[in-house]
Amino acid sequence: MCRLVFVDARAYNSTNINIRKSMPSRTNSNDVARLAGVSRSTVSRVFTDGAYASAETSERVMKAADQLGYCPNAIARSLSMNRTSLIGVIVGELDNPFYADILQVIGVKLQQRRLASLLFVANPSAMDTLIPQVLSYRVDGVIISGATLSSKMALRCQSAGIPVVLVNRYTDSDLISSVVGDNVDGAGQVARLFAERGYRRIGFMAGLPEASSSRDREHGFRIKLADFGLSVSAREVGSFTLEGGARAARAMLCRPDRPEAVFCANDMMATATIDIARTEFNLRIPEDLAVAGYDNSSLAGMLAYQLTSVDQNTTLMAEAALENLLQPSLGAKPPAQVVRIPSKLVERASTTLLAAN
Amino acid sequence: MCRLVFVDARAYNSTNINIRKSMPSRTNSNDVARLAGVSRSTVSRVFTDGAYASAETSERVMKAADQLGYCPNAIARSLSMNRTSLIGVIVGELDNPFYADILQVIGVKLQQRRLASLLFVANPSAMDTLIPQVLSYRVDGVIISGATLSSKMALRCQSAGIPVVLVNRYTDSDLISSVVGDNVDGAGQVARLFAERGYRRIGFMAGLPEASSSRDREHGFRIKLADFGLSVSAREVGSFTLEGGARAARAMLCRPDRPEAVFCANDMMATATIDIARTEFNLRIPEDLAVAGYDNSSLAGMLAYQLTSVDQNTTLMAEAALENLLQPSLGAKPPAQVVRIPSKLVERASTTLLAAN
DNA sequence: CTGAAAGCGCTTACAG
DNA sequence: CTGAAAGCGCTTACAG
Repeated sequence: MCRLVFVDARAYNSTNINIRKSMPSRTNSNDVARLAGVSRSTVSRVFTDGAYASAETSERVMKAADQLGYCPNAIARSLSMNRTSLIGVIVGELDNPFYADILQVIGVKLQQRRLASLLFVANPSAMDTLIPQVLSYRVDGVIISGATLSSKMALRCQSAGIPVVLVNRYTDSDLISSVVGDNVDGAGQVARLFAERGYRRIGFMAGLPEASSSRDREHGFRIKLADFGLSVSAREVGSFTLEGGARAARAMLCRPDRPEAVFCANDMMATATIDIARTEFNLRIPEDLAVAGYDNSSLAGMLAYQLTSVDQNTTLMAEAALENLLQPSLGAKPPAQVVRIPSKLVERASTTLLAAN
Repeated sequence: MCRLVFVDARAYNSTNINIRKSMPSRTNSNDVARLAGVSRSTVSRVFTDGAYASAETSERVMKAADQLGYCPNAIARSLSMNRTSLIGVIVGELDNPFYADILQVIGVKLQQRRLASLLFVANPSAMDTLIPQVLSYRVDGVIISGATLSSKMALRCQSAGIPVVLVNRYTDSDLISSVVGDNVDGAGQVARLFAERGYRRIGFMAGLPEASSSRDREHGFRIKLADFGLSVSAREVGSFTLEGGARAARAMLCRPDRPEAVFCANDMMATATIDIARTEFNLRIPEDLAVAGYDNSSLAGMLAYQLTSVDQNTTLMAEAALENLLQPSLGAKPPAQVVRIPSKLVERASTTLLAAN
């Protein structure tokens, strides 16, 4: 009887009471210190990379830690060190494989540097509501990736003293660093290709008018075309999406002077254009219509599209972003800079008649 | 002279020393309290949802906070409350649009509940190295999404008292909750479709043999086929990837008794199969080969594929995962459970001859 | 409704 | 090389 009650009480304790409150507060450095017969300071030193601790003390502490399943509390460490090792990563448009890729690379690179990513999936319109949350976690830096995200977040973080870097986008404000592909040059390579292939009637499909990437691609495309004595004869806005691209493609392809070649400001619009051209206009790609995209995302490589596209080198972009963010601020805060990553045209069958075909 | 030195010292301070050290330590509740003429306790209460504070005190505090740009320190709050409002989100395979979508939905849902996502992009083979990091941040819960991720992470977190939920995968251990689509039923719907369309030679392309999703889909497919007196006449393993799917498709399509219809355990393998069938075997889809996939990811909807696929309802899956994770643990810790979300076949032209065609 | 005080789990000069 | 002590910025019973 007595035993039964005792067992009940234990069960009660370990569920109702402990579960939310005491459970998460696991063993701490005190427990380890006691078991190892040292002070908390020493435990802390053993778990700190460059700190002094004799080999045998270290070993004793480690053994005790193992035994207790001790795992240092990064939250407490963050508070104490005034550094969280947390990087805010803000992305929109995860449905665009290019941004999914960027996020993946950034995540991996951060982990390699033992930093953790605090992810915020931004609804472009509601992005600014995230600002207090990002700020409150005292992240050591912020990476904002997405063509259409507001720049208010960047400015607020910056003025709160948090390093910020924009990826694939820049702002008018010269306070904010960013890493972008060389959109002008990349688009120029497409223009050159079109010119060399002998296309005369040329279309351009813009993304979002407010996106620097779209504007730069259009600019680079036009000036290089001009070098060859060519110009854009049809222009539509496709908003960087599949649906927008499809609409824009319809508008472009039903014109009497239908283009022979279209350059779309990203791959999603380019694949949509190919789809519409084939299914609604019965056009062959590239014989009746050549299409080029931008990003060289996973879509471009699919055999059903074989899309000529400009590769942005997401790995390099991510690396440059981290470097910019984490550069030891020696002396004065370095001025904001725009890092431009070279882009490279990748030719596929959507613009080129392959011998094998 | 004296002034010059003084100025130099200030400049020195505000760059070399302060930049990393003092900058991030922004105004705190003490500053606000002083300006508002109240105690830190009161400031804290004003910023706590259900806490007592008179209207006028509240207003005074808020005004002071605004003036100073005060933003409560979530790290300090976490330490003090023994709760971080951080949810560890572990994903692999972000190159699969289905998982990118899952991540997006989870991110948005977490934000709605004022939780932040601590993201870890897992290299399946190196996943276990993340365990200490996840544990150290004292996350309030962990969501693991990915067919191929090790279950060690889940077990370690669970035994550390952190609620865990697996998405799109379950383990043999009945300690761990998970949310999965109804793979058996979903695959059964594909079997029924194939049977009704009159296909006799039927292929199945597995994902990874160790993934519960792949096994369940195969199982559900086979038993429903059997109901119709049919069976799988060709089986290959495509590892859930484009490349693996392409290899498996080649193996399957060069057989003398080439299948009339293939069910692939995910969309990526299915699109690869369509690509290979068309380009290397000159087959028409669906006249010469019907193909169905699983996930109904963004790939399935692309016009170049028009892939019949089983929709997993990522929104519902994400909601169920959060609910399971965050359910108030009333009384005893609820036993681990497997939540099964209904799946729905979406027919497209890859299996159906449309009238318009 | 409000304040003083203790505590969350670390780190880090400062002595020794 | 190691320990005692103060501090990081909050929250929260406990009095009042």
